Amino acid sequence: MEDNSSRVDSILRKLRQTGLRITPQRLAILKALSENKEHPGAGEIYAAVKAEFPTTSIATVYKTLAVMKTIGEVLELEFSNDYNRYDGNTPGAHPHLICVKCRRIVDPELASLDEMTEKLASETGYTIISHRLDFYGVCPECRQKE
Amino acid sequence: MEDNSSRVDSILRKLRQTGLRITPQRLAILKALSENKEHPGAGEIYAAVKAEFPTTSIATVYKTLAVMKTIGEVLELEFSNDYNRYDGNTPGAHPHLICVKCRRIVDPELASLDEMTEKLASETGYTIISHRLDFYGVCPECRQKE
DNA sequence: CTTCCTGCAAACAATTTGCAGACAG
DNA sequence: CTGTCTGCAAATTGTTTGCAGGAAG
Repeated sequence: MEDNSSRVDSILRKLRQTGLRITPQRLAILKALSENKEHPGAGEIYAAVKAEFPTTSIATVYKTLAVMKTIGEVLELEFSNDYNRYDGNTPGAHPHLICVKCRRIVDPELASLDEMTEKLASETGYTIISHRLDFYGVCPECRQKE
Repeated sequence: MEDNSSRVDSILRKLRQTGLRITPQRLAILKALSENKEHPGAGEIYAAVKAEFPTTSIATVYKTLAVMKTIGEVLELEFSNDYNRYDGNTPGAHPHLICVKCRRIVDPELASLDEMTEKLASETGYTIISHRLDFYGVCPECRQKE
C-alpha cells in the first residue's frame, strides 16, 4: 500500500497532467483524505481541513471531491440516508464491510470477485464497468456492547 | 417466482399478522409495486397509483414503503444522486445489474455469493446481516446505440 | 494576464414530519 | 369507538450552483 505522502504525490501528478490547479485548499483536502483511512464524509473532511485552514468552505470540499472522482482518485460511497463517504486511499472499486451500529466502514480482503464479474458479463452481455459490494453486519466490538 | 396476486396476498397476510391496516391506498401501492418489475422509484409508484386513485399523496407512498421495508416485504435500493428504487418482488438481498446509460436495473442470476459471505464472516468476526452488490455496466441495447 | 478556483449564500430535490381530519377494524 | 392512516404543506438535510472577487500558472 502507498503511504500518505506518496499517495498525495501521485494525485498531484495527475492534477498537473490534467491541467488542474494545485491550490492550498486542494492540498489540505488531499492531506486530510489521505490521513483518514476511515472513509470520512464531506463534513469530516471539512472539519479536518478547517482546523488548519479556517477560511475553507464546504462548497470547495465538495467541488474538490467532485474533481477527484472525475480523475478517478477518490471513490465515493453513496448513501441516501447517511451522508456519502469518501475513500482516497483505494480509489478502485472494492468491497466494504459496514457496521450497522457504529457506522464504521472497513476494507476486507476478498478474492473471487473478478471471477464472478467475468461470469456475469459473459452470461448477460453487459459490459461491466464497475461494481459496488457492501456487506452490512455488526462488528465484533459492537456485538460485545450489546 | 410468485405471480402478482399471490405476492400481494402474502404481503396482505403479513400486514394483518402485524396488526397493520389495509387501506385502499396501501392496496393500490402494493398492486403498483407488484406489477412493476423494473425497480421503480417512489415517484413512479406514485404516478401509477394516482392514475386510478387520484387523491393519493406522495407522503403516503413514502410512508407505506417505509412500512413495507420494516416488515421486510420491500427492498430499498438507495442512491444519493438518483432517487431510491424499490423492489417489491424479491425483497431479500440480491445482486443488481445497473445500466449506467438507461438506468434500468435487472436481477441477474448469481451463485457463489453465500460462500463468499460465510468466508468473510469467519475471517473478520463480523455478524453479517445483509449485503448490497451492484454491478455497473452498459446493457447490450445501449451499447448498440453508441 | 487569463482562466480556473474559492467562498458565500441561495437553490435544490428527495425524503420526512407535524398535524387535523378521515376511516379501518 | 379508538388508534392508525391519509394528505397537505412545511421542514429537513446533504449536496449543488451562481456569482463576484482572488489567485495559480
